[in-house]
Amino acid sequence: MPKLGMEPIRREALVKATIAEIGANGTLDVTVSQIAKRAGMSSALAHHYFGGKEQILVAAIRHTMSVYAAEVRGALVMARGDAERVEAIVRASFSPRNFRAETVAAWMNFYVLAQRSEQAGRLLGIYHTRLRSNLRHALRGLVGGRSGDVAARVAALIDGVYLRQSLGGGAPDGEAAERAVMCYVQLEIDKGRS
Amino acid sequence: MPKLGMEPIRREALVKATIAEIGANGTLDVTVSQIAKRAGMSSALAHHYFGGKEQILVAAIRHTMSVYAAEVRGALVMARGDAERVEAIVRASFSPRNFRAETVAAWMNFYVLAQRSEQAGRLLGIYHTRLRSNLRHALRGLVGGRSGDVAARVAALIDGVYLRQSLGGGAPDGEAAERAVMCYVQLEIDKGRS
DNA sequence: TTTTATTGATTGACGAGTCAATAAAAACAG
DNA sequence: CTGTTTTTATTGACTCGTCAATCAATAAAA
Repeated sequence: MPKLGMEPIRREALVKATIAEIGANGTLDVTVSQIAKRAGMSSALAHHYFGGKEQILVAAIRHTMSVYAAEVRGALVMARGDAERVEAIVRASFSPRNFRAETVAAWMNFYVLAQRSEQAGRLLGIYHTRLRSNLRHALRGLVGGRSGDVAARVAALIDGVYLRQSLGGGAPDGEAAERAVMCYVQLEIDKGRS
Repeated sequence: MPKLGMEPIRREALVKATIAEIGANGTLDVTVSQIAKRAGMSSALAHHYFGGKEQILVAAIRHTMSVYAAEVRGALVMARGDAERVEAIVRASFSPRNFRAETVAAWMNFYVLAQRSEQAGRLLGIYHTRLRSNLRHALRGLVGGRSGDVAARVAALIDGVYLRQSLGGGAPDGEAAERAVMCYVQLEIDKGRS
């Protein structure tokens, strides 16, 4: 009973199932069958639509990143002034949708995948560049010439908090994480003033 | 031609080969055969001495951590005063021996392993606790009651720098990394003074 | 009848762990 | 000291399971 136009639906289901499965198992060693089962189809169909396992994983990274990017954009349009822009970027990183045990676990695994997959590395690289560029831009008015360095450190701090969260096991506390990072940002801003 | 007392030699060779292999391949998906081959023996012997793959991996984590811990201790005994103690801890994290592409890659993979292996998780947890405790102790005299929070942030920043290094691909610059982290520490210290 | 959707069955490769066999050192017996 | 036994070191060959990828077959739209 083939209903037409299934392709986009199946693809989306597979991508979501992939993230869920990686998050649940805490590893990239998820089989195509597991993913397909979670998405409610046969593994053969997954191969049919994606061609291979790596392409499914890459699609999952792309999806995770695009969700994050959308959140950042959304928060940025609401921001008035540079300080709020920085806060918007940081907040997006720790929003309930992104800063969630499952997503954090998947994210860490993507970093590992990036070490051997050309495509995954490129994608993560784009995320890094964009995050730093966004931060640097917003920080320029607040810390002046140090904006590049500060942006790098803030970005590293955000990633570090993710890393620590992935270990902690406990339920993620996005607000606390956001506060910690913003606390550091404030320090840098104050330094410029004094 | 069995020379006696091979066990410790073989174990050490296997542990080192494991780290090298993980670093070279950028993944935990290294076969016991690969590791054994790099260590110059058969895979059967690796199983003989370690019992299983996970135990080899755990031993590799333990080794990496003990090298790091030794470095921290060494730097700490030389330190005069709290400020130097903090610097010693940070410097140890980015010393040439630890902050090296191969080791960084292995470290990232250990974090991922920790998500599914009971033992690996416990070991990484110990590293976390110790790092924070060391930092907190040294920071107490410098930032007073905020030492707990500051220690957490410094620790996260260190991990974040590692994470970013693992992606960057380029040769690690330990001095720059150390400077970046110490720069933040200085900010926190100054805050207390003003 | 061509295209799209879908799967069960199969293939082929690979890898963890086991085992039996070989060899040399050490321990022990007389 | 010799001869035998035990212990330690070591590996090639093998088993068993898993998994990515393929294929042939089925069925419903167009």
